[in-house]
Amino acid sequence: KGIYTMQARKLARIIADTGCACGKVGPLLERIGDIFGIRVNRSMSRRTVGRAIEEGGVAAKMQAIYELSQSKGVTISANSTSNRGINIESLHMALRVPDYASGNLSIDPNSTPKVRFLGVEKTIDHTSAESVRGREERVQESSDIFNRSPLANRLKCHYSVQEFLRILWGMNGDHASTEKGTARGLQEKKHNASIQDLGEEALAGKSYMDLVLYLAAWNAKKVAEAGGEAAWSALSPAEQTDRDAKLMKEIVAVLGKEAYDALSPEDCQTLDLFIWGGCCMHKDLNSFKGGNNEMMLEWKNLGLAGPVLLANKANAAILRNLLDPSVPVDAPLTEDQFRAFKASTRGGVKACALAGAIFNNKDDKKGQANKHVDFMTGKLGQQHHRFPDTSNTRFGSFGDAAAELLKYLLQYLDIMDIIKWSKNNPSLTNIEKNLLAALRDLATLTELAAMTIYRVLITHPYLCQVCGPGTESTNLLDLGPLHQELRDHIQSLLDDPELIFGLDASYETATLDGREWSDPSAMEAVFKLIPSLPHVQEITMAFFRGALTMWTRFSAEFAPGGLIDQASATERQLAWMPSTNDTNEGALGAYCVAVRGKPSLTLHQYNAQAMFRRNSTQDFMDAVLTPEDHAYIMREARCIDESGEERKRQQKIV
DNA sequence: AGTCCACTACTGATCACTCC
DNA sequence: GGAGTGATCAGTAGTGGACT
Repeated sequence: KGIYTMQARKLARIIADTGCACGKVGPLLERIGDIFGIRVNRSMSRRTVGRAIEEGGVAAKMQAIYELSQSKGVTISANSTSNRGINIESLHMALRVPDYASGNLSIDPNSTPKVRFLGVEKTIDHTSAESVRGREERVQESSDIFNRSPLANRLKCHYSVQEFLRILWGMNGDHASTEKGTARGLQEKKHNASIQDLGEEALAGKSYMDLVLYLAAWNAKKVAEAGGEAAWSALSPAEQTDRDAKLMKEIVAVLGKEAYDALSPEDCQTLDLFIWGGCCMHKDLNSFKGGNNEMMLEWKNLGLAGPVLLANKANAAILRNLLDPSVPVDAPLTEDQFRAFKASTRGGVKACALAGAIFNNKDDKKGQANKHVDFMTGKLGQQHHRFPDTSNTRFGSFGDAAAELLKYLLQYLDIMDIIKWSKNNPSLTNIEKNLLAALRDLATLTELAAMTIYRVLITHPYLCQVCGPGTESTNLLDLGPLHQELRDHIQSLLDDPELIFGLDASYETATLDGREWSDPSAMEAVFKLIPSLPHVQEITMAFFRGALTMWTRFSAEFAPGGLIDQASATERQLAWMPSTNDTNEGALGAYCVAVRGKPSLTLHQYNAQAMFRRNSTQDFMDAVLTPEDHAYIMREARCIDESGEERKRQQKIV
């Protein structure tokens, strides 16, 4: 229809998708044509490319609803963060989808569900009520686009939030309380939707005569409420329809409630099934934090001074806070707390944070990152990696850092010297002085050893099973046994520390999975160090003890008799959810990176592009859409482009 | 990057004209 | 005279320049 063919639009989207600025796509196409000896007779403008991307977004929304309408079960996951003072929330859903490439559009019930990106959204605040509303709204909006499309027409399908709730079996995310609140909110919505379904069913199931009588009774009530026949007729027609509609809703609700109460408890449970699962990465992170807490307290229990104090004058307030053991250890780890966690003023974690700040600072101008890599590469005779990044919430990085420091302890002591003498005025900054002091402190080294042991024995094997390569199809709901095994294993180590510290300690009995140490040289370094560390056993055991407490708390959803434990195999299949919340963390990160590069990028442009890319929308378009759908998409995109969406959104937030 | 708006290609309707 | 063809025109959709 248009001047540019579907092919051209597709090409434009693909090129823009790789990161090419909209305005450069046209010239780029011309040059590519040039090289291949094709004369491209016109150059696509920036606006047109932008619209092509917008079309990708519209198609992605249609795809999301199309897939939902074909699917029997879906779970959603979300995460939020703030970017420049504005809350943003990313949303994904996991469901089984057709394999578009094969050309067969039916869904294989045994296939691994795909995680689909539903975009990032600015939210006014992150209360759970707001989240629930936002999620409904997003489904509603996409449904509208879908319902108006020729595709929906062909499929004779009209999608609604109600239908979405019907197949929504669960939610997963980090362990923040708002997330859990949101889950409860959605569960309630789902319950209400089921009641409505049942009510409508009951209404439709009544025989004609019953129906007439039944409605007549209600009708009488309606008229009575209005104040009698005369009063009713006196109402305006609009008011009458309004009341009729309300009455209808009430009837359905009552019938639904009746039908629901008549169901067997098992049926009720199936109907209301809504499973919440926590992100395994967060479980692990929390366990690490719990271990660290317990470890820090243990010095006092032993009547010892503990690791050398690494004073930071700027942090007096946080310092006070952290030395106070009454700070709740069991609270889920928020970003603020994570910062506080890193701001511990002594011990292994602090040493790792300092080393991270020196050797891998995010700010290129600060720190000694390049010197570090060069030095280590030279010393060890092979390319060395950067120091583990302890400056963000990437998980496990503290364990990595501890292992790294112990493995190359001598080299790290050396490098501090080099740093000192490489300056015009040979001296160490406060932070460098602190790290050096920490590395010479036996108590700090003891903590580093405990962290390394925990990492190699527990964290690494655990993470391999929940998010390593080959676990893409892992269903979080099937991980109950793993967590049980993990707790049992830690308990057995606590019962018998000889498994780690005994002369015949071996990975076969020490690690969670009984496999070779994931980092043999780190363990070698630890074992070499152990004889010189008098309290290493107590401290390590304290770490494991603290971690166990956290594991118990943070794997509560798997408890015997709980929803996950009780769910049937089919239900678990339906409520499939990924074992970690990485996709959301990643989506938020990707968004922050994108806006850093293009500050004026708007959300819906970003979403259009990101959804299109992540959900393989092009495959969907190729497989399912017809020319009339494409025309529809162009029109819709056109409307969005011209509607001033962004302006409205900004106004709403202000 | 978004918004507005002018320009232009396309579409469908209508009607005149031509040919069988 | 009716079917087919071409011209014309209005309305719509697509495009991109100018401005913010």
